[in-house]
Amino acid sequence: MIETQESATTGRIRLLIADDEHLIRGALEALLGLEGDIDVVASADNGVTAAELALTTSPDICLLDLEMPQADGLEAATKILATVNTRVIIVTRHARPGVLRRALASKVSGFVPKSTPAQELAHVIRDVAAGKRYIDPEIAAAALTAERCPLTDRELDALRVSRSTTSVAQIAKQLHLASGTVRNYLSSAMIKLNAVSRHDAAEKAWQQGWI
Amino acid sequence: MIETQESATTGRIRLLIADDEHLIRGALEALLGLEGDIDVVASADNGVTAAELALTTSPDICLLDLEMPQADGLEAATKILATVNTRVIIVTRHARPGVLRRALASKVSGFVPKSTPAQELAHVIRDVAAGKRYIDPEIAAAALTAERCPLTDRELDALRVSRSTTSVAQIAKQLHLASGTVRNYLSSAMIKLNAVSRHDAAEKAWQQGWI
DNA sequence: GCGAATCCATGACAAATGTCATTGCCATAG
DNA sequence: CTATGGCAATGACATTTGTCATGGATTCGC
Repeated sequence: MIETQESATTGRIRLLIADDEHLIRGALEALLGLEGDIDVVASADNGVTAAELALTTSPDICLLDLEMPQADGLEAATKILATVNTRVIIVTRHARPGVLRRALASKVSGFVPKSTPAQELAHVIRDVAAGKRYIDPEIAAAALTAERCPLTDRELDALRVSRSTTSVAQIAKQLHLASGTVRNYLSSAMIKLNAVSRHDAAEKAWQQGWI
Repeated sequence: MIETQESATTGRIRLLIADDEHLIRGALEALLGLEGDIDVVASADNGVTAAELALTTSPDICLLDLEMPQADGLEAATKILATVNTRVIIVTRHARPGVLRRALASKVSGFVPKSTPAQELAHVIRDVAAGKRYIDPEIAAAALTAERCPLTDRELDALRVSRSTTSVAQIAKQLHLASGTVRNYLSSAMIKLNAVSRHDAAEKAWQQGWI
């Protein structure tokens, strides 16, 4: 059996924490620092510095908030896992099913919502450090029941652009399409998601993590 | 000089914490519990139970998250301050200027964003317990520079309803107005807020705390 | 009491948005 | 091979939305 990372050295778990809210980050540091077997070795308030710190400190576990400026938790996780031998746990406020899928695709080891009792988080950290994976049951269930994306590629394109653009004409220009075409894609997307407007459709698709 | 509430009894600060995210609440409890002079005597995950617990435990300070289900931090604060002799600190993720105004109107003693360093929060709690007030400088500045609401009563009505309604026709029905009239209000609101759509206008007004 | 200003309310008009029927293309199952 | 179904793409059409000019009510200063 392969030795777990931390037992090979000190038996203690070296932890990196990334969260953009100082209050929460500080509180987590203090709380987890209390646990006898966990050392908080680095802390960052955005995805980019999290990746940098992971490189210099080589923690056993990286605890990443999903919602962060510069680079979100998923981007940071991808970068970190490509460069450092560590494991990643994603913490999030709004758990969208599609995000869980993408997280698992990028080899994240844990996925917990912020509604997790604080105490349980330490358990999760230990489990993951021991080589296990942990996915919050609620989110897992939601991701499994959620039907797969019914939207076509172009519909997704149109929705994606519509999130940052006001008028159909501009979307059409960006996609190099006739405005009627774009309206059609958005319309069919709205029907499939039974949304009431294109903004609503984009919102719903985003909630599902499809765009 | 009037004695502060806590020095009259034990010299220790009795604290109530309310936040809907267990992870954060737990972490805060642990962190603040470490401070020698603070006792966490109650904790709630929504505004309603926060108000109930405040009544039964009579804490010196109530630390309330603004974003909570059932009743938000402001509603809870109003209720608590009407029934219990205590002081309230509001903690929030998104600090909208208008909310600060309403908070101060309802006699809240402290107002801090979640970006506050964890350590500083303990200071704030002590200051407030000692009878002072504390308003985060950033938010205060934003609230002071922000111009007063340029919208008329009916415009605000229309915007408020438009947040939960899809079509102008329905808004008009709820307000007992002709649909043209409603469109007019929304239109002028959009101009004043230079918004690009009625949803955008409603969003901006909400950001400012005007609705 | 009389403008001036502001708000409330409305309908006519123009522009945007969403719906629909249609066409061509491509894959693939029979 | 061909035909059936899904997707990309388009323009015509109806509906919805936002803009504008207008009129009446109310409040304020003078």
